[in-house]
Amino acid sequence: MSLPDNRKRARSDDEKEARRRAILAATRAMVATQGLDAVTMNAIAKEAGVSKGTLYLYARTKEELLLALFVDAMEEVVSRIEATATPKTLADVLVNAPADVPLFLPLLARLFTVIEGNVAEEPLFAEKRRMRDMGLRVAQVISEQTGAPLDRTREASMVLMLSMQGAAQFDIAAGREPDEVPDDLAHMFAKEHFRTSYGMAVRLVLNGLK
Amino acid sequence: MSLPDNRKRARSDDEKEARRRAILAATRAMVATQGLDAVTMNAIAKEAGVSKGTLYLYARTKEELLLALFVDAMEEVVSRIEATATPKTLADVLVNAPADVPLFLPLLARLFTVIEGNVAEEPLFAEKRRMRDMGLRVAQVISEQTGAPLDRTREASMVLMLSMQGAAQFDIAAGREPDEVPDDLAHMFAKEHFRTSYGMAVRLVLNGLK
DNA sequence: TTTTATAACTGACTTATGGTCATATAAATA
DNA sequence: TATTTATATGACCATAAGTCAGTTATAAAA
Repeated sequence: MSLPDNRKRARSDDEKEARRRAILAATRAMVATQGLDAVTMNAIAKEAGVSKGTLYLYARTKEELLLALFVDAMEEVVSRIEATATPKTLADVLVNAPADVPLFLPLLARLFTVIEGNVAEEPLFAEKRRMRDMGLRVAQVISEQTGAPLDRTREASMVLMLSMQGAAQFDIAAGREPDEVPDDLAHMFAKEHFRTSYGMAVRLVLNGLK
Repeated sequence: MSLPDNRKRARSDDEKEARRRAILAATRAMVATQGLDAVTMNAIAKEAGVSKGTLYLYARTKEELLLALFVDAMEEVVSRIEATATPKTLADVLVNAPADVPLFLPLLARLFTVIEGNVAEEPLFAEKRRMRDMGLRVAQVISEQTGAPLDRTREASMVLMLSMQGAAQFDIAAGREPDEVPDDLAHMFAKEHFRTSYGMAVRLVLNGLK
């Protein structure tokens, strides 16, 4: 994952890529343990075993690291959907994959408002293309498993992304867990909000394809 | 809106409420002109004609001000829906009200990830109750205009809130307007994203009530 | 092998901003 | 008018993102 012990600097492209991966791995670990909002560049640098300045050789902003992390997580989500979907399990797979891949939901929830707003155009556009392509792959899976034509499942895939965004937001609220939620508000902070609400959207959309 | 000229301090409850409203008005003006992310407490204090310390006598955090602003905007959205919905216009009204009320969408997009995370429990719970009640009022309107029973329109209202959240996120991306969006990505940064995508959700949900 | 050139790396520093608190004072009350 | 109270102030603090002049590992040249 990181550089060989006898080397302190990444000179070749391979070594640079290795260092980049090490930095992303450190970021991922920090986000997983501390939560997205608590992660600082100083902490990431320490965890990755490099100086803060080095981080900025591999990413222009903190959010560029988070965006890379999100795209990786989304890749994992889409791969799982492709690998496990069958006509019978499609709905479940569409709900479970995003809910189960670590960090996917919290990163998705902050994608537009926090992350993308602080990423330079060049990496932003590159990652947006990857996202668009992954959306298409999901449309492809839905088409294959339901028999619906691709132009209709592309629309379905878009609506699903919309609902997923909303459901990810509600999931954040659920994760807050304030010390003393009044009974009459308990349902607004309930756990598993994502599966419940996104599950409704998935069934609605898949039904519409019939 | 603010205190009488011959008074420099708010002592009575009425005067305190007037000062609070003045601070909120200043905040609203700053957000409207500069955008949510550019607004600072120093700037709000200057605009409101008070010192920064005074802001913290009326709100515990910056986000508490933003939350109050959001609830006000939501109140305006719901009032418009109640005032103008008819069986024929219901779908349009549901889409236009949130799109037309200033600041509603950008505040909604940041509600869970940015705003609520930095608001003390006491004001958070109070505002959550107001939100819940407004959701019920929307369910009531939908029930009256479609004839569907209230328990079904309550569910519909929840799904709509979910989609609205997602659509508000996409609208943020649309507002970015980077200097040079490549042609193949133009649709991901297109304007009016909210009306388009949320409109689809509204029609889907209202159809499901028939 | 030694010298030179290159660019990866460092971390103290700068800047920006949310939030605090000792002090001053407006205004109600005695 | 004198006293009390609590509103208002703004210099100050803490934190964290991002910068850059200087250092040095490593490759290439001599």
